[in-house]
Amino acid sequence: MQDKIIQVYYLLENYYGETGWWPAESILEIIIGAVLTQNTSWSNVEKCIKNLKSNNMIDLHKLINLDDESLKSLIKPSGFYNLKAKRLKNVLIFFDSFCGGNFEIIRKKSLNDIRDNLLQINGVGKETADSIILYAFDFPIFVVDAYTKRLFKRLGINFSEDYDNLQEMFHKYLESNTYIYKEYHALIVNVCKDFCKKKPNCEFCPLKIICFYYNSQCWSGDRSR
DNA sequence: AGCCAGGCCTGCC
DNA sequence: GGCAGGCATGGC
Repeated sequence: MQDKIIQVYYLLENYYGETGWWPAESILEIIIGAVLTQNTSWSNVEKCIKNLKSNNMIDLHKLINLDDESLKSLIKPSGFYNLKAKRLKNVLIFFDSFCGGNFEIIRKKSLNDIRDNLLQINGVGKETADSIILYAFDFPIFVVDAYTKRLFKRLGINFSEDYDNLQEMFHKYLESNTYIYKEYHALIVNVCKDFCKKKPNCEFCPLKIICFYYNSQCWSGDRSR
């Protein structure tokens, strides 16, 4: 089990190289992106980020004070905009009260303190919380998502699809290292996206290489199990 | 045309 | 405590 987790990482790393994730220019942008990308393709989120930037709205207090209708129109391309406007404000208001908008203060707190607080926000689940903690604040916590579950299920090496169990598996078998956690999650997203694009008969699909190595069924790009 | 995307909450059971 | 159903846009 441990060998496989590590070998998959090195296979992907060798194929893709360094990803440099998360794609963003600031901590606040990462936080915004983490909320907007919930069940949404990143290309749609990019349009929103662009909207926000062109309106000079990547700013904690400006966003908090922005009226709901304006916020909704700016984040419309990401879908679920009524929900997400509310969720985004919940998150931003939390950070304003938690650190007064000074994100450096967050880095001095404990991972568990931040996580417990984030998970209490309506609109923040485990993946969103962990994405923010890992990518915005550089704490070592592994982010599990739909791709992670699907890939490792296909590779036949996850013992449970439960978020906590899967996360524990990575924590147990990888060294606790922010860089590796960031890159591994990004690599998983990359390989899953690539495979879906190139399905089903790309001979050089890296996922097929992985499937070959692990003698697992190759997945047909759907969400079947 | 229809399925899917880097979830999460609510309301039933 | 598990699980549909709802949320909504844009790309292929």
